[in-house]
Parts: sequence; structure tokens; C-alpha cells
Amino acid sequence: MRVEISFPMNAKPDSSSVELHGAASHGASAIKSKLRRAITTGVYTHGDRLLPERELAESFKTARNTIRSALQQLEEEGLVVRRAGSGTFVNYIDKLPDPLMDLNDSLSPLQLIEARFAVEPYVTRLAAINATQHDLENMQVLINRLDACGDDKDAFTLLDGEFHEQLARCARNPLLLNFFQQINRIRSHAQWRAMKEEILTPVQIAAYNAQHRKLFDALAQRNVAGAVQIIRDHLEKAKSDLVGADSS
Amino acid sequence: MRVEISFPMNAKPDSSSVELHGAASHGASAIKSKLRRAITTGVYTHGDRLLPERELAESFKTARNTIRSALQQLEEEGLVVRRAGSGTFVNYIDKLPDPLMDLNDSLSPLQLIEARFAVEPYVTRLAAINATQHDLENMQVLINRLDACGDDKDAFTLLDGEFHEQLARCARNPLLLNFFQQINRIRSHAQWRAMKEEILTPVQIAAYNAQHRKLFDALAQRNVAGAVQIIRDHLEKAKSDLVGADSS
DNA sequence: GTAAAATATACCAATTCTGAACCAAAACAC
DNA sequence: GTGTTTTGGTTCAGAATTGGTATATTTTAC
Repeated sequence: MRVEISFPMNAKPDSSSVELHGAASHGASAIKSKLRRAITTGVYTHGDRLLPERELAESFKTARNTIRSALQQLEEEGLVVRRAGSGTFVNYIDKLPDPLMDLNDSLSPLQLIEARFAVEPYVTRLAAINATQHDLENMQVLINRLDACGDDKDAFTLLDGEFHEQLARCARNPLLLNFFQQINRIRSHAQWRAMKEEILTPVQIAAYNAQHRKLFDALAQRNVAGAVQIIRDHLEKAKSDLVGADSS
Repeated sequence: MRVEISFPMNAKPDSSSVELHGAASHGASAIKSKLRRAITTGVYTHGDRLLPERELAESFKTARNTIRSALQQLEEEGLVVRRAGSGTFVNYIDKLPDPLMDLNDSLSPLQLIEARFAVEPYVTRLAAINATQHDLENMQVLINRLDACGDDKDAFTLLDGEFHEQLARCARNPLLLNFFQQINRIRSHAQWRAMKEEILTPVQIAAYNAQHRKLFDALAQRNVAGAVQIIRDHLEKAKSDLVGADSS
């Protein structure tokens, strides 16, 4: 499987992460972090081949040497294996912590949406109230990157997760953020990946992105009720898309 | 990409994020304090590279010399390491392993209530829809035991947690149940137990138990809207009790 | 007024990034 | 099989970035 991830520089953990500013925002280490995160969160799975170094370089808008430096470090960490003439392959057997491991097996897609229905509207309410100007700037960046990812499903999935996590961050509640991160980790796992392939057509991606932008506008205007309604619509759409794909 | 970190993720929503760019406090020592706080509170984590001195200077609207003076002091404190040609890196190792322990330290009582406001109403909705007869019987037993515990604060706290967990069980959603268990775990920690001592008078216990029973009745009658309203009242009461105890 | 602090500017040295070329191994097309 | 294409592996010189240092001027504090 050829997995595409679109570029960019811009990170966190890490992140993460104000401009007091971002850490590791330049260079090979930033790229290493991004790729590692993509691998450990399940955007790539064991055996997937990464893009060729030359394409990664173009995608990250950096030199091939820089990409190579990042990949070399990932190889030393044992996260990837590289073979001349063949490519760079993910070598990472995902092992979730116990409680989540169990969950991942026993949770149906609808139950996941259900949990999001429980948490996200209230989080959105808090976000609309508490988001700082800086939060909004971060979110703006993510939206632009989402728009830019076109029909690249993997890039969209990763960024969509980051977007919703950033939303949770705006709520200024570490426990709720923690809930969100759990949701994201489950979302990025195997059975969901398959689902994603079914559902995410370019048209759907565009539709989701339109909702992201509307949500951002509502947050920026401190329109609490509006923002909550939009996130409900967003989840409703995700739910109906899911049911549609499931029954087809 | 520049990772933007929202600063006050767990701190009180007071000055921290405002101070970051506040023009009010000039001087190297002020900048040093801000950076140190950013590091020790986890905005930057171990190994992260700070922005280049020149960019920090611009960001703080100050001269590079001033930034350097602040960084030098941080270096003397051992909080950062600087390498010519490379950058300034955070050197701060603190305990991080148990994510929940982490939360327990950084979560304010109000933030916990906030999280419950996010999750419990929807869970109650699902519970009202999905609860089986067997669930209701279990809940009935818990209510009886709650009634029986009189003014025993510890017993009440424990059973109250079980009651809410049973409620979550009725929702038939393992992820939401997991969220609840996390909430309960935090509730049972030291600082919360102390809080309980303040709040839980026999009168309050009786009031909570009355709400438990009303909630049970609504569930038994499949009165979804009613059950949701009762849990909201329940949380609202818990919140105002908390605020009351806090201000006294 | 004086001294300390902050600013502004220029240059140096260490490190990293870039851009390019070429090689070797694997995959592919025929 | 043969030849072509793709892909990682290697090397190198020069540009760009970044902390380190020095000096002079301006502002602030007392």
C-alpha cells in the first residue's frame, strides 16, 4: 500500500503546541517527529511503504539530505527499515496500552461516534468561550493545511485528528483533552483505517473541510450556540456516512 | 510548521498566557521567568528546541542581548542547553509516566465537574434508552445502599462513584464507560477526598440521594429528557456546592 | 548626573541545510 | 534474459542558520 502524506512543516506533541512557540519547528528533527507521530498513531501501519525520499523532500519542501537524516534516525529507532531500490518501510507493531487495546477490539464504529457525540459538543462550547487568539491562529493553520491536502486520505485523517485535538485544547480542560486523545488513537487504528478508505471520497473531504471552516468562523466570532450546532452537524454527517458505508 | 502551544492548558486561566506577550513586564528576568515557566509546565518538553534567539527577540519585542541574558541564566540553572549553530534545547526531565497521575495534579475541581458536564448528560440519555431490566435492578440495589449509608462520607463517596459508573454501564458504550472510570479514579484521589469532607454534610448526602432516586425513576420509565435534566441538576448542584465550599 | 540595564549593530564560529551529481540495488517492462 | 526506471546510498561544496562575542548608543532607574 502506498501511503501519501502531505507535507508540511509545522508541528506539538508535540504536540503538542503559542507562540511562545513551537519547538522543533525546523529541520530534520521536526520531520522525524512528524513521521514518527504518523507511524505511532497508525496513519502508517506495519509494512507500509513511505513515499520515496525524493518525493518526501518535495512534500516537506526540504532537501533530500534532510529527509535522509530524519529517516536515518527513525531507522536507528527501529521504526522503519530501508532497502535500496525498494523503499522505506514501516516497522512498527502497534501495541496500545491494555485498557485501550481492549477497547479497540470491542468498540463498534457507531459507539465511537456516540462517544464523540457525548464529548465534542460540550468541548466545543468551552472552546468557543475560552479559545485565545493564539488558539485560533493555530486552528487557522490547520484548516489551511486541511484544504491543501486535497484527496489525500491519510493526510486528511491525520490533520482532521489534529484539528479536533486543537479544538479540545481550546477548552482548557486537561481531562477532556485526554478523552479526545483517546478517541483519536482509536480512530487511527486498523479497523477505522479500512472504513476511512470506504468513506473518504474527495467530495466528502471537501464537505468535512467546509464544516471545519464554518466551525472555525463560529469560534472566532464567539458564537457558542452556532459552534455547538455545527459540531453536531459534523458528527451527524460522520455518523450517516458511516452507516451508509456500512450498509453498502 | 510552527507548533503553537496553548499555554494554560492546565494552569488556572489567569495571567500565564497573557503574560507571555504582555508588554507590561520588560527585562531579562521577566523573560527568564516566562520561559522557565513554559518549560516547567510542559509547554516545551525535554529535547525541544526553542526558537532561535533572533526570533525570540522579535517575539518578545526586545533585543537579542536581553534574550541572551535570560537564556544564559536558564542555562546556568541547567534548564536549557545551547549549542552554537544548532540551537537552544530544553533540558528538563520530570516525571511523566502515568498520564492519569499527571492529570490528577493539574486538574482543578471545577475542571473535573466540567468534564462530567460534558459526558454525563449524554451518557444518561443513552442509559435511559439502553438500560436493561438487570441494569435497573443493580441500580436499585446501589440506591438502597446509598440510602443506608447515612452520614458516612466515605461510604457515600464510594457508592456514589459506583452508582455513576453503573449509569455509564447502562449506556452500553465501553469507551464512555472508560471515560467514567477515569473520572472516578480522579475523584477518589486525595485532594478530592479532602474536598468531600468539606462539602458532604448529612443534609447534602440526603439531597444527592434524592436526586439519585429521581434519576433512577426516570430511567425506569424511559423518560429520556427527564433523566437528562435530572443529571444536569445533579451536576449543577455538585458544582455550586463546590464553589460554595471553595469560597468559604 | 551617574550607573546600570536595554538596545542596536556588526562580525565570528559551529552546525545544519541545500542542491547536485553519481553509484548500487531492486523492481519493472518487454 | 535484457534494458530501463525507480529507489536508497554516498559524497561534496557552498549557502543559510544559529549561538558566541564585541562595541557603541540609548534608555531607564536612582
